[in-house]
Amino acid sequence: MVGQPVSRRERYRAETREEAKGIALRQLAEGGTGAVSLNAIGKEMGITGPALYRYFASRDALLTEIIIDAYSDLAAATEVVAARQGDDVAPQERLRALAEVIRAWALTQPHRYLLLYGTPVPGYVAPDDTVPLARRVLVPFLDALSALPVMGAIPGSRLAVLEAQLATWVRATDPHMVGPVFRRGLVWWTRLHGLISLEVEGHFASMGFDPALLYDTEIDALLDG
Amino acid sequence: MVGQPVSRRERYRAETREEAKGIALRQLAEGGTGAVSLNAIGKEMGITGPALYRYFASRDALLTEIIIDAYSDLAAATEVVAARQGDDVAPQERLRALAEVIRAWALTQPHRYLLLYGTPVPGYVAPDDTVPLARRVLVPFLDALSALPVMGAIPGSRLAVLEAQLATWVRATDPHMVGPVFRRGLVWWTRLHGLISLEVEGHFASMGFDPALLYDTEIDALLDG
DNA sequence: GTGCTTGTGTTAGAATATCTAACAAATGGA
DNA sequence: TCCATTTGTTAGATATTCTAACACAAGCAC
Repeated sequence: MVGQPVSRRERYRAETREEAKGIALRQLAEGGTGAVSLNAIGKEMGITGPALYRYFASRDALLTEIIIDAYSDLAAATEVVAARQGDDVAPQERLRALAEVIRAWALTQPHRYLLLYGTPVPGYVAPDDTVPLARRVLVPFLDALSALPVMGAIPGSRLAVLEAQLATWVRATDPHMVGPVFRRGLVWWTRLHGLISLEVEGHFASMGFDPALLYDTEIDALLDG
Repeated sequence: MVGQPVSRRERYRAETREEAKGIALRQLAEGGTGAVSLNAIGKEMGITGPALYRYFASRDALLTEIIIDAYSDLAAATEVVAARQGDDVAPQERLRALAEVIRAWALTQPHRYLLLYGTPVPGYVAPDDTVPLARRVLVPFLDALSALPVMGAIPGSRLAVLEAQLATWVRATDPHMVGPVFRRGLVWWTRLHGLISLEVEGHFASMGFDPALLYDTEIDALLDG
């Protein structure tokens, strides 16, 4: 975590960058990505607009940085939970805790969740760069899933084919990982994302049910399957 | 479908509106919502920017209209499938066909899908207005699910509570609908959306598996559960 | 046909945005 | 002390949305 010996200048620079990102985050929360404006940030910080271009190459660069920060923040949240729940805790409980922490994270900062998993705005982080970032969030899930008993797919079935596809790719990136586990990780990801995404976007609004309850029933289903 | 006797003027007006919306759709596909510009549309149509304000109250109004069109287009797609698959077709097959048509629709026009189910951009359609629109897409699913044997939830279980919550709300909007069916509709919605959303946003890129296969296995799981 | 109302387009302009270029000033090390 | 680097400034090109004021044309009543 400790970097190079930072000069006074570098410290000030880092501070200004952080302050700018903080304001940008607030703008994002208030009006979406479209509301993030280098000019307005500068004005709020007491400097002119173009001055900020010394700190961020462009508006897109700023947004890209915010996205990467969000990824690493979410990943850190899952890792904290994973660390707290040691190996003695049943994998089912670990998975449930992980799922809950992701939803909680998303609900407290919806705009940030949508920055990661909502509509990708052209010009920001290249899709290829997001895969490793997204993977980091998934890793604690995969660890817990590894501790679960694996039931083999029927040879020749759709599941088996899919797991074979995943196995070949997965072996290249992580030798310990196996197809079936990764497949289940994918399923967890897509199902939880579907729930969180629709809730955060307000699609459940005024439908008179408790999204947390739906979420929990789906976790149940994931653990049963 | 036939409206009032349209005057020559109204016809021209409708045509220009359609032309503008068509260009907006193309801009959307090319660069996301941010790339939709009344000025640019006007230029392309051979008129000045402000002239378009005779046809659309604002940029937001144009986008709102595009969103509503997309909803009704997607709903129409599901309704066509539902109509084609008569009551003699097994509900399982109808559900599968419905699921496939939604994914196909989303893949051929990702930007439009994300307009409906991606990050909501502030200023556009109010969340309350989207609920009935989204519901219309769901209705064919609910119809098919109704034809499926209902297995009761264990009294007092999470599922039972959730279904009770849904029943009260659902009774008000559609007397024929019951809690368990609607609950299953919700599950279908969230799971399919999670899959489609991540695929369309490119999160599966370079992961070396066939998204269609994953999609089909999840349909299998939905039909089994 | 004459003339009025309505609709449709124009230009001009205010406000805001990104981003570049040229210049000024402050900071920090040799 | 001097010089290079960093950080800030203003000015400007170009784009956006949207309003206001004005010109023209199309449609309808008489």
